[in-house]
Amino acid sequence: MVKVDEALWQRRWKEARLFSVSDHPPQEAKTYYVLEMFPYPSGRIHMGHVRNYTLGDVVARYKRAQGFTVLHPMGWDAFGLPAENAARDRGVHPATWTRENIAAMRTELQSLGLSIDWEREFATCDPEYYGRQQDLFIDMFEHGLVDRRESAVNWDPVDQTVLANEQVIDGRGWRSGALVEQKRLSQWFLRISAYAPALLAGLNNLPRWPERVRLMQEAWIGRSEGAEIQLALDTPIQDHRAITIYTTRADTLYGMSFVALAVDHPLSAACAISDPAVAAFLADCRRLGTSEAAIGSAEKRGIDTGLQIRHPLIPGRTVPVWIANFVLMDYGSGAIFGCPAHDQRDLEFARLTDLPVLRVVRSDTGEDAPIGSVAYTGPGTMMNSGSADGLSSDEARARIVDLLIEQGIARRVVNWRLRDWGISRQRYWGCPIPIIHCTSCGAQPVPRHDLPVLLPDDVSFDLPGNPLDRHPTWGVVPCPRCGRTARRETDTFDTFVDSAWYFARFCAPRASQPIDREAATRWLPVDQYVGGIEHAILHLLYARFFTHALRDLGRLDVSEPFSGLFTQGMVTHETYRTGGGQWVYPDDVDRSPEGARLRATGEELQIGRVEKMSKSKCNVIAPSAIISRYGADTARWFVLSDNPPERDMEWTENGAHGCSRFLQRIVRLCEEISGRKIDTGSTGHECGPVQRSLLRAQNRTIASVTEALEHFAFNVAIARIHEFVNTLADAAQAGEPGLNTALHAAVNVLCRLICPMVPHVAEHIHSALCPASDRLVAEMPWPVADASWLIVDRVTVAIQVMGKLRGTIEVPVDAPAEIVLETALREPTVARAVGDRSILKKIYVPRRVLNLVVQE
RNA sequence: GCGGGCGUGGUGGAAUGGUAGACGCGCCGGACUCAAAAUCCGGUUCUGGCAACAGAGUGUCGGUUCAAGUCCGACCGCCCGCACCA
Repeated sequence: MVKVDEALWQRRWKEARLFSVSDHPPQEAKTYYVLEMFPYPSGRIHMGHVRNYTLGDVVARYKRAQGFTVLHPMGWDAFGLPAENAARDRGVHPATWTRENIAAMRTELQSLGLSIDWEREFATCDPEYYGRQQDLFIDMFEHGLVDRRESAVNWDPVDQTVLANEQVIDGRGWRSGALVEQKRLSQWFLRISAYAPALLAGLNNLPRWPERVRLMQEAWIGRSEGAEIQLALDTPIQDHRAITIYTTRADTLYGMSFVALAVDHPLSAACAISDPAVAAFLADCRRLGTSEAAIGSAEKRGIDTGLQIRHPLIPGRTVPVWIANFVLMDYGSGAIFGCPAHDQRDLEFARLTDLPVLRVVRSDTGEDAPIGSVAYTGPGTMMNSGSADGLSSDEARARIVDLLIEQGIARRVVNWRLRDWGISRQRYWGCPIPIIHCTSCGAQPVPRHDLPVLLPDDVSFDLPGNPLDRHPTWGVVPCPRCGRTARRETDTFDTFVDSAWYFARFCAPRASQPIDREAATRWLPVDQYVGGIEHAILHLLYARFFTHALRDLGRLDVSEPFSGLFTQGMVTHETYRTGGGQWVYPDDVDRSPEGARLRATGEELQIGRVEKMSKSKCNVIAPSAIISRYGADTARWFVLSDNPPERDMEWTENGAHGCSRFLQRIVRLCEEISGRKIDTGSTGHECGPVQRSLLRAQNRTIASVTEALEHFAFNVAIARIHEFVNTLADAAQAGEPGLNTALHAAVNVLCRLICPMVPHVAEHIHSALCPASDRLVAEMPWPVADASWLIVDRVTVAIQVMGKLRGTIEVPVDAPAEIVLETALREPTVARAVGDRSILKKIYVPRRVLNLVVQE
């Protein structure tokens, strides 16, 4: 086995500072910014990292070979809960734990041979970073983008912290998996909702994003056009004279059979004062809370308040007001009107409570029967709707809203589903929120000359909750305005804030300002961002928001952070269990086509589903083990070659082994060729057939690999390289004058083509080919195909009879149709298929196919 | 329920509407070896046939076309996202 000295080449690249770029590249340089989502420093890299960073590295190396000045940085998303858990469980300080993990992971990442500018590295827990984040926050504070308010929050009882809506998945905390509870707390918010229109519109400027990510964000932002209508109460209660409802279906107003209030609606509370049954109902709903409601399909429940509103279009008609558990307080106005015939939810509620169901829209197919158990939600023609009868539902919607506007009881509004971003976390290991609370002056931002607000080191984790709260002195500071004793904010930022602007900091990581505007303008937006689909909403939306906001604050000149986005699939592996149900690591398994056995005991194992690699199922393969056994290039080659990168890939021992074998084969073949003498002085002879076909293959490969890399089709690029190596190996068997020169040239091209994928192997074979050269493949230009070798003189044409393949013939490329037909008919299988039937039609697609249509 | 995506050999997958299964993995056979590993050569969609060849074949059914894995319609299955958003 040939050993490629990967560390040697990594050293050479580093010494040559090949991957270092300036914050301010010269004007004439073509720049390209490649970024992969930076990792959380858990201590070890996993296969997902290998895939992620290899994909990005291929792009970075490819673009560099094409003459771009490539920015390809790396850093650490270093704040977060696991560090505190380690502190609590093992008594290590979060900072120590994090620094040690970073050091270990950096070593592992560097062993992959990534073309990263390590001089730009930073961690979000560096005061140089988070202090500048505080600076940006104060900018936002001063521009009204920060808000403090008491709100019902999602409380994670395990992590003892507040979660954003986005961080609650199926009613559970995204990290702990614990059922989320409702709590009321004073929280800091970033007003992302103010940017809802811009964030929605901006999606149209992101053609190089996956369609589905844009759709997910669009749905999350959730624009809705409708109307707010004031419905007058028949009898005012306390100060309430009317109920404001929000609707997108004003056309169905004639079918209204109830109004429903959210449990938390102020009017609900007003009713509860005089009505014990309502009070009990409200208490009941609150007790269930969202936690339980979110788990499954909570039953629809409601209670009649006894209140009535006057129908705005039908004089004398009143409609009952209910309180219902399915009405959301924080969307629209917290109250709705119900038209059961044309809304499924309203229908279910009406059936439950025996409220009337009146059809007011006839479907376009003329259906006007009474509604059963399925509401009709489509468009149609109005019926049972007074003066609106006969109008289309679209016309009626506009007409009715106009009418109500004239009456002064309605206005058109646009509603958004996107809520403000709650960023307060009751944790220690995060960026302190730079605010001072003064009993007389209120919440004051920390003066900029006092930044950064550093985390204190002397904290303890032996009690639950936030250690910053318990610190004896850290929180005590003078009020920046009046000088009296005040208290620091002890909450820290959600760590998604840290990752919302790191890509901008990378442009000039040592700048005194948070963002060097000139450098950022030069490099941003990121040309190619690579990461997991799991960040489709959270991280990517926050980063977009920050970029829009920072532009408005004069910190940036771009609106969108990432012009190209690629979302890679997961790395999966088979799972194994013992008869007792214990998960077993693949390392401890002997796997054969017959089945799997525990290596230590020979016990037969159950082979489970192929699942995402995870420690809990033990189906993980440590990249370090693969690298030390086969080398980084084998790992890189495998994650690229297995399948298209956007899909989930399955890691298999066989696959990795096969990749290693192929790389070995390349090395052996190229070393053998390199050892041959170049035939000097015999240049006069004609280029033989072997050389010609080699040259054709070589140039075709350059063209097809280039094309594949442009489209992220790395598996196809690798298939083309396989084909080329097969051709090269065949050619090396032949004997022909001048062949060795051609073989050498082919190896030279090969090492440049594989360099983005397997850079160490590329350098190794190049150094064997040109031992005297001190040039590195990593700094060599991308090969360009010689167009003259892409031209073929003869082509294989498929011959079809009645669309069925009957044979293939070889003809000159420019052969006229008649010649092709003649040649085709001389082919026995074609002649037999045609028989004595006459040819009605001939379709000749030059260079590809001839289809003969014959009489039946 | 709504939105999006995907169904191709034993397997991962390839294929601007123009020779389906490139390339790899696995498997089978052979060479080398005392043997194993490594390496090399050959075969490998299914059915029939010694073969030449013929028939079938890209989830199912239908359509457009000289020609459909690819385009259109309906259905089945799987995956992902969202979901009382009024």
